[in-house]
Amino acid sequence: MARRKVNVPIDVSVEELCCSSITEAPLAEPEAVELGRVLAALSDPVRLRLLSLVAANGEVCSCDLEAPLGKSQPTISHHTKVLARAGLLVGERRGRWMWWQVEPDRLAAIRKALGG
Amino acid sequence: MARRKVNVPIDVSVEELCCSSITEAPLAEPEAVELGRVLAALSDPVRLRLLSLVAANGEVCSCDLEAPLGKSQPTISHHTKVLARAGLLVGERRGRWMWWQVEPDRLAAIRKALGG
DNA sequence: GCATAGGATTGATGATTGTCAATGCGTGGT
DNA sequence: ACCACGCATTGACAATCATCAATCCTATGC
Repeated sequence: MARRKVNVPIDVSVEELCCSSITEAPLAEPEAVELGRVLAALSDPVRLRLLSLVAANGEVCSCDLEAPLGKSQPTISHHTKVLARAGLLVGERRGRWMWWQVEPDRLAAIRKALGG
Repeated sequence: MARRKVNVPIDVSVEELCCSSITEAPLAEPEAVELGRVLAALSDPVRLRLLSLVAANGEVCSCDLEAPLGKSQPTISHHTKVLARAGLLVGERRGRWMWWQVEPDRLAAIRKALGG
């Protein structure tokens, strides 16, 4: 059975997110842009529900997301791509199916950037 | 000296944000919409820098935001309104000036909703 | 090789958004 | 009463985005 890791280019570097906190010091422009991109990925209701579905199940196939989210296949593909580019999801292709997992470190980095 | 509390209608109820975590159980549609709205308010670089400016200084006048953010007065007014409607900023009018403070509880609620 | 199935990509469309010029609205000082 | 100042609102415009139909790509099974 073919099992291939899919490397999605991540838009936001982890380093930018991990060390600064909004509440401590005034945010510089580049960091604000990068944090804004990740938060934009999280600001859509469909993507939030998608992410929580994957988190709750540990691992979910793309084909099992259309029904609970009530969206078409291209739309699901679009949203998983956005979340992956934001570093929030990691995808792995197994045969014909695409399996998704959450990247817990990324969520933790966001919480930290938000003053956690 | 006139000192008037300005009540900005908040779009997102605190109750919706405080108790559920994305990583625990699948997010329901209404909660996803409300959390999405708050995160959308945070997803703009100018608003992130504005919020961190207010947080760092404790209290900031609208007139002192245009220069460091490099935006026009109507744009600053627009962004403070968005942040206030999301419950992240609280404004107080003193004479001709508008003073802003952060609502730390709201940021904490977001972090909790994000799995904190 | 050929057919099939799942996912990605493209193109198009309607909706939302960030920005600023112009204007309106209160407040404070003269 | 008047003017000046700070902020809010309106209108307009360009850019971005969510969505889906149609199509392409790739892996599996026969």
